[in-house]
Amino acid sequence: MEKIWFIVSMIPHGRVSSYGKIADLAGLPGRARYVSKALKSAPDIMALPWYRVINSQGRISFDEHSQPYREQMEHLRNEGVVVNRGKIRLQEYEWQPDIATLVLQLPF
DNA sequence: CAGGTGACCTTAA
DNA sequence: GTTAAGGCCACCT
Repeated sequence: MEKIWFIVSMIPHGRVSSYGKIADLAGLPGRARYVSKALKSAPDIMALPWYRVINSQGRISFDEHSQPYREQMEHLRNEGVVVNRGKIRLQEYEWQPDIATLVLQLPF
């Protein structure tokens, strides 16, 4: 799970990524659910920009009437990310990682 | 062993 | 633009 946490920590301020993309980057294609699990069990969630991870449809994956949902939306808006009707335009905010640079920073 | 459950994804309507 | 179904996998009953 360290790998997941590390990659999530690399998402820049004001950008977002998806569970599936993070899984791919971690070399675990098809394991989006594992990413959500990794976030849920992060030892120090406050140290991670967990709120920059959304689903592939550009939506926050918590129930829209829940507290976590409002919290995530607030964090994103604080970073300048526009959330319209619970949706985020991936075309504008999706993180485009430079794979080469990312690999060089991997602590494993 | 047989279901059920998720902070999910892709595809096909 | 939507939604629904099937796929997915680690865990828990």
